[in-house]
Formats: sequence, structure tokens, C-alpha cells
Amino acid sequence: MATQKNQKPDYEKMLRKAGIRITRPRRVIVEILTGCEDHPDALEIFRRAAEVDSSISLSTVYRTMKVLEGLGAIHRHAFEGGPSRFEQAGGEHHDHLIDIDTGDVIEFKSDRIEHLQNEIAEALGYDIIHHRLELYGRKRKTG
Amino acid sequence: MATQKNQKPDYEKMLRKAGIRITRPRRVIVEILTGCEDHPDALEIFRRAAEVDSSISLSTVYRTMKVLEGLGAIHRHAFEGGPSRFEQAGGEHHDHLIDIDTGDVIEFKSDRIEHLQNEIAEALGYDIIHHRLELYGRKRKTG
DNA sequence: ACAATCTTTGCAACTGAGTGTCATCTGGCG
DNA sequence: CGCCAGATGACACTCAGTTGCAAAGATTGT
Repeated sequence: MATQKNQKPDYEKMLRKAGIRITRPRRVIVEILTGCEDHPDALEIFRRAAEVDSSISLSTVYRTMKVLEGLGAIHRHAFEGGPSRFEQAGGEHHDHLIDIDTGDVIEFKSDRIEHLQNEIAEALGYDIIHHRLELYGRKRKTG
Repeated sequence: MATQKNQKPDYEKMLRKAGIRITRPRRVIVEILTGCEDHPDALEIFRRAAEVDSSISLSTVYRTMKVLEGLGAIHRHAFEGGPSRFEQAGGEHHDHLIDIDTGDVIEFKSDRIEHLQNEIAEALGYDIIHHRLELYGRKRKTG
């Protein structure tokens, strides 16, 4: 097994370790998250879950997202003007560029920005607990 | 008059120029904004307005904030886990550090971060329309 | 395998922030 | 002044998410 940059969380193990029951709806939801390349919102996860098991309710999706967020297994992003969107944790920290036309999310990372943020907080006498850096942009048309 | 860094907008003039009527409720609201050092939300503005004229409705506060935002006279910030908070436009661009214990907002500015953001967007083939940088922190206890 | 226990579920009712509707009111021009 | 489009307050509504509750389901002990 080579060096793996994006280590996906083993949701079932995390839930079990935290003493949280693995139920049918939760299994369906974490399976969706595992095979998920984008940043869906709760309703979208609900729709994908309903294709597997139409008895799953939206409440359960919301509740499960909250549980997983609490375990640190997923991250919640409240991008502008829309519902929260989720992504699995476990990869490297990164920030987001949101295409304002399509809603597409592009991940990026800048150690230099992180560093400057820390310098700023330091200078103001604060410890950063977390931050939010979102660029809202439009694809540059070349030509 | 020396070089003035924080030029407060003359709301009445802006409204008049945009052909928007200056009514009693609007006058009260913009007066509150003018003499306002913090980042209140709509409900807080409503409360402060009610002290001057208790007949002003919350709807009108929301509507007025929307109008002023449209004119570029105020900025709306949707910080984590709370309603939108407002500040008057006209000062220099800046970002925010939010004290997660008190909700206090500290403004800061970093040309270097701005520059790096542009570099990143450039590299990804995007033009930045706007961005959001928020640091959520806790006061470092010295000692 | 079974009951006991305690969590989780689906449903529906609720909350909070903000928007839309509409009859009434009013700012500002003529 | 009188007019009247635009603004207001009241209230119904939306949207995202949360909560209360009775019924269903997952673990544990035996």
C-alpha cells in the first residue's frame, strides 16, 4: 500500500467506537458519502439515499449528518445563499473556490495563507479555532 | 479636513440619488447605522429602532437592509451559526476575526492574503467576484 | 434464540430567519 | 394643498433544520 494522501474515514468503525448504533439508514448514508466526489447538501443526500431505500426520512439524514460531524467524520460548509453542503473528512485541510454560475466547488490549499492567518490572529491576541476561506468566482473565458 | 480613512456613507443622499423615498422608518434605521460601531443583526437593529419609534416593524428593517445592501451602502455578513450581521460600507475592505465566546468581531486586513487569493484563482482559471475570510478564535490568555 | 433495554426511526409539528401579499398610509411633486 | 406610486405594518408563508413522540430496531445478557 503506497502513501495514501486522501484517507477516507471508515465510518462504521468510527460509529462503533463511539458507541453509536449502525442502523440500516446510517449504513446507506455513509455508503453514499464514501462513494461521493462532490459536495452534496442534505436534500441531495436524501435523494441519493431514497434510491437505495425509499423509507429513509430527511430527518434521519439531518440527524446522521450531525452525528458524523460531531465525530469529525465529515465537514459541513455553509456556502453563500444555500443550504449546508458536506464532504468527508480525512483528506488534507483545504479551502474552497465556488463557481458562482454552476455551484461547482474546487478545493485548494495554501500554506502561505494559513501561515498569514496565524500571524494575524497571533498579533490580535487570539488562537484560531477554525477558519473559513471561500473564493466566489467565475470561470475566466480564455479568448 | 485631514485624510479620512473611514468615510461613512451619506445614506440619505444615496437613497435620494437612487430615487428611493426617505421615510420615517428609513431615517431611523440609517441613523442607527451611522452611529454604530459594531456588527448588529436585523433583530438588534429592530430593537434599537424600536427605542426611537416603536411602530417600526421588523419587516421594514429587513426590507431596508436589503435596499441599502443593493445600493452598496452596507455589507451583509453571514457568520457561522447566526443571522446575517451588517456593517456600513465605505471603509477599506477588510476581513473578520470572530470571537467565538463573545461574538465580538475584529476587523483586519492583509494585502498579502488578498494577493495570494488572486494568484490561486488565476491559477485555477477563475476571476474572483468576491470572497469570504473569517477567522473564528478565542482570546489567548496571557499567563 | 429470546427478552429486556435503550437507541433510533419516521412522522408531523415546530423554530428561526427571512420573504411575499395586501390593504392602508405617506413622502414629495405639481 | 391634493394626488398617487412607492412604502409600511400585519400576517401568512417559505425554507432549512430541529424536536417530540410512539413505534421499530439494534445490542446485551442469558
